[in-house]
Amino acid sequence: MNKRKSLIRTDTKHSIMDAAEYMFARNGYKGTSLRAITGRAGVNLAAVNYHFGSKKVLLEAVLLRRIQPLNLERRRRFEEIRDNARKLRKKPEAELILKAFIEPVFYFGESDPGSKDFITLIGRAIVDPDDTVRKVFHKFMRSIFELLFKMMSEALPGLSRDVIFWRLHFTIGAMAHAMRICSPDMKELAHSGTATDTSAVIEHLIRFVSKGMKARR
Amino acid sequence: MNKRKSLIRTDTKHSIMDAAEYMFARNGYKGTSLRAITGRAGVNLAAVNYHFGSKKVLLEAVLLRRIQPLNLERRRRFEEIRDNARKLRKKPEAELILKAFIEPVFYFGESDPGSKDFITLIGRAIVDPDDTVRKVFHKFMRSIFELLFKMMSEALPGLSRDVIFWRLHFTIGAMAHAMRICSPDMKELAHSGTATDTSAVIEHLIRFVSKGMKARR
DNA sequence: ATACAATTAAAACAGATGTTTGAATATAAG
DNA sequence: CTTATATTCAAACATCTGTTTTAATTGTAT
Repeated sequence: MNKRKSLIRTDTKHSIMDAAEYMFARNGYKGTSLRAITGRAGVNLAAVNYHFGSKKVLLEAVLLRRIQPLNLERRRRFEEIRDNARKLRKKPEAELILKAFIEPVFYFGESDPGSKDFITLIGRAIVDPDDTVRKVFHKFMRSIFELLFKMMSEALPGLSRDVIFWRLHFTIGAMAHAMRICSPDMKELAHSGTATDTSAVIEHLIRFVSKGMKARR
Repeated sequence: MNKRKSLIRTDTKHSIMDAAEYMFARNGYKGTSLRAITGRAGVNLAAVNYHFGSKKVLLEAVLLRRIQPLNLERRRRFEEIRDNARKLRKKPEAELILKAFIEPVFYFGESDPGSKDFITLIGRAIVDPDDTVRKVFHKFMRSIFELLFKMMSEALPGLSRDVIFWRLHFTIGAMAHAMRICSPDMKELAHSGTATDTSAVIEHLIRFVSKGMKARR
């Protein structure tokens, strides 16, 4: 049967991607060897180059698998906000836009257990010192950032382009940092007794950035 | 003479540290080889292990050289704020505390030309996927963060420990991200025509985080 | 069953990595 | 100058890296 064949094929591919996501998130791109990935996945070393072609393409696949549905959800929520605003003949609300941008990242990480690593991975990809990682990531993120920028300009027409640009980047920085702290092996950072419950963090974060975003001047 | 000897010794040591700082900032810890460092420094490969013992110790030295005076300056400003507040029998102001924490990083980078790299380096060390980097960095930062936490708790007694903790981390995340964008080879990120002037960024940043910090609840 | 393609497996590849070694050189003191 | 110490240097070390190769195995149709 055709089903059987393709199932087996995608099984190894998926194992590799899962293992890679896990390892990349914890040790970074440079810090993860193909042997560590294939070892964890329980497949042969050569399988990576057979199925993906190279380590770099594997990384792209790992990132894209999560970022694509993530940004789709963000777009959906952006349009929802725009539609509602038009109906009410109002400007879209900054806080809603930020929620639409931030919440999906964390909730995607909660739904699929495997994608807990992906929160860390994304949080790090944003700033990875390795050119490969950063360029791949920015390639996937540029368009959604520009949409975010546009929406926010509509929501806060009193602010200059520069101010919006920088505040959005502060937002992303704060978000990425929160994502990393929320990662499994970073709880070390938290003070003893500090709540690291995800949904609470999201609320704190959104409150924080929307206040900063809406500051006068 | 003793002077001559120690001058020569520290000369190679300094060259190595400068080169290492430059390379670590651009390519990360894992992404930088000792050969790249010694090549740039114009010294022999073995010099690193002779003078520092290992790549890891070199990293610690590079970080410590900048972080020590940086945190000294932060402490000085913290105490200044405390003294002034006591004189006026008022609580210390959150915005001043944030300025005391944030400004020195950027200004240190502007004074010494070589330490422009260090802004990037610090910005990345905060989140480097490599355990070595992150643990070394946190070791040096823990005490100053706790002081920051204490000061902020005095400034904003209405907020819970959790809220202050998280908001300070959002602040650090935003700051680190800003530091990375300000780095030489990351301007790619900025929209065309966006001002990347350092002092302007600092002002935007402080405005942003102090608004977020002081949000009710 | 046979032939064909897709996948897996083990081994080897060339190159880069941090570190060590032992000889050569420079510097200081006696 | 001579000796002792500190530093530099080139070379080699063992190990790890991503990738390629070649053979064996598997699955799927004819």
